Amino acid sequence: MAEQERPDVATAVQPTLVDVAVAAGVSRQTVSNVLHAPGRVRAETRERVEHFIAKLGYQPNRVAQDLRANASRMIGYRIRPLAPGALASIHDRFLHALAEAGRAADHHLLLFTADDGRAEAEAAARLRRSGGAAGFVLYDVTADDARPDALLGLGVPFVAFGRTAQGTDRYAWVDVDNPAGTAAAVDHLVHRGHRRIGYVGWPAGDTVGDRRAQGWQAAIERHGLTAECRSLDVRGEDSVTAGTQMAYALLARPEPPTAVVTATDTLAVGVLRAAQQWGLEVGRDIAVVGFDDTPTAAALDLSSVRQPIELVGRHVMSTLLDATSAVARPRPSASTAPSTERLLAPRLIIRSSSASPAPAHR
Amino acid sequence: MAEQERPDVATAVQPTLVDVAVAAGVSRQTVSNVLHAPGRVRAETRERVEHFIAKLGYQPNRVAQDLRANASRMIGYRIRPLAPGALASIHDRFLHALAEAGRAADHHLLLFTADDGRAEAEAAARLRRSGGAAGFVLYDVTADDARPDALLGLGVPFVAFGRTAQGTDRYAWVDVDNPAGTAAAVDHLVHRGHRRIGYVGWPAGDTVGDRRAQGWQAAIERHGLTAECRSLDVRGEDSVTAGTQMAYALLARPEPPTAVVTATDTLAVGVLRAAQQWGLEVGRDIAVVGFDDTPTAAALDLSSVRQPIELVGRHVMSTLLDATSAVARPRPSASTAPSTERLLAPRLIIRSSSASPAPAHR
DNA sequence: TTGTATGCGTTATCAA
DNA sequence: TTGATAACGCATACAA
Repeated sequence: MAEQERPDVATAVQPTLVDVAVAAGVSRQTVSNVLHAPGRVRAETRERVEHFIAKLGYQPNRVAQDLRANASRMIGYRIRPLAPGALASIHDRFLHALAEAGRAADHHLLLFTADDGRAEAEAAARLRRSGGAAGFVLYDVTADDARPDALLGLGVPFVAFGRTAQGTDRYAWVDVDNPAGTAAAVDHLVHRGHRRIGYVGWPAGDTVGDRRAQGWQAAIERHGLTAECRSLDVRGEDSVTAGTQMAYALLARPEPPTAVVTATDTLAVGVLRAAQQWGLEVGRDIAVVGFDDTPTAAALDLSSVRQPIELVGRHVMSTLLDATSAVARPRPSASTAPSTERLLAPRLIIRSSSASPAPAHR
Repeated sequence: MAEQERPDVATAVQPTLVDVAVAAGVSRQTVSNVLHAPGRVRAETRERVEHFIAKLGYQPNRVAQDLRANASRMIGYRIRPLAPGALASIHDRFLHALAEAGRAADHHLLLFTADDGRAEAEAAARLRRSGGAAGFVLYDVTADDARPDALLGLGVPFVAFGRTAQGTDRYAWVDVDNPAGTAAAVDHLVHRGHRRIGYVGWPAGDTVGDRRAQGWQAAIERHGLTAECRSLDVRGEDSVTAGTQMAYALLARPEPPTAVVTATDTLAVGVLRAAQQWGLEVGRDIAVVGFDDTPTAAALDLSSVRQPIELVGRHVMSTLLDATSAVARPRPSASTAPSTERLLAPRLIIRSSSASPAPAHR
């Protein structure tokens, strides 16, 4: 008998449980048992069935399984067009991390588009009601984000990456400890001998931006550098151009910073450009630390605070799977505790833009 | 009666056809008919049914529909971790374009991960056999890519973005006219008065890289600049560092180029860095044109050749939907012709890095 | 240890 | 114009 005889793929209709059953000369139930309760089946029978499962290349039909279980194994995710002006985001990494995290639990990401947060919530509710997705992941949840409340109101399961300013006890979220990131940047720079450490960030009002600014400020105070750095805090929009302009403003001060911490790599690139045009060599005359560790940072040898996105993805996914499977089949209450680790620490990646000791006091 | 009475979302079990039928006092078949063959239902009945559909917020269950139709409305897509070294790719844009394109046909993207092309093909076959996805999109198909043949052999429907060196008549693909892109860059530079136009690209062997090089070369010859530019063609890996080194090599020539066309934005960034460190002002002393129009290009005011990714996404998706739905239910042969437009023209985005006239002959 | 019966929500067929 | 029946592929409860 020909080993590993492959069915005619051209006209291949997927074999079903029944096909396997007929081939093995058993009832379809026995085949099902072989798959789900192998202990109940006599070894001999099991082997015969398994043989034909392999031979026919049988794969259980997910659609039928999901219908039967009344539970989709899809996690909905809204993919947005790239924000103009911003450099590469870390969005790619997050998406890959999520997909990878879902893999173990045999869940897949389902991508959908929506014009805004409101439409996103509505689309999610529709998708959920139609059984297309079991739950949703919200990316980049900001201070005044309306999506959590909207989904809460619609009874749609979700987990957020990021969090709103209010009501964070009402839904599940995972976030990165942003203050810790900028604080680590300051610590590093202080350790290198810097004392005038500027901050280039977003205007107040944005949660993430505010938290990053807080981290800088707290670390500055902790190191007793408040006086030196008080006036070195500038804010503007998140673009290279704005970063350049803000850096110019700082460099024009009578006592300019010898190091700059920025809220994003995009702003950091702006600072780099300003420094170059100002005649400063980055890494020697001035130190720069960005945030996000985008590919751009690596390419430009820019030190940057890296978010543990892969970890975030895993936490988000496991939290979500806990939530959705709890609905489907309530679990014993004292089960694997959902990870309470919801605030994840970033890590500073040191590159040449900040590796050298501080320049002599000018 | 309370208008728009919303069901208790907390314990909301999705209403089914039967729920609507009971509420409206008809059989479930009539409800189905209202949705799929409204003409067959008496107006009065139809309105009553529609009323309850709205009232109960009924949404047809996609899983059940798909099982019944034996056809998933999912398109599989392998998401990879970001290639190290490369700057932001245009991958985000492509993914969004695909998702958006699928929207109209009520199809969604299903993301999965795989360690390499081989694993990708296997995962796709599994997904297909299990009814999880109807077809697949292959991203970045290169010269010696094994995926098309693998999927062909497995009988898995797919459409490629990019194409192999051989056998492109055996599968459906959509590609960008890469030579046209670099040629447009050369045309633009010649028009600005440049005569020594260098090329910084990938080593031979990569389809995309070769095609971009071809476009540069052909345009150079067409403009009668072969003698001036013959030696200004350098190749290396796709990284900022390599770009910088190659640019140095060019600038060190006795007759250095006044303009440089690169195969990618990543390389262009390297060229920009080299130019700056060489003391040249980009846009004045030297012109640079990148490829891909990544966010980085926009941020750095770098001219770049933009691929019509959104269009690619639409073509890929419509081709794929044609193919898969043809399997599900063979269509009248003389239907909407599948778009034969498979080679799409890129567009040069001119920014300050190449906007100025060529510097006086040095 | 194995098999029979039932239902998940939908739609196509056909009969009333 | 409407409704009863069957079937998509699977898994569970239960019977043999």
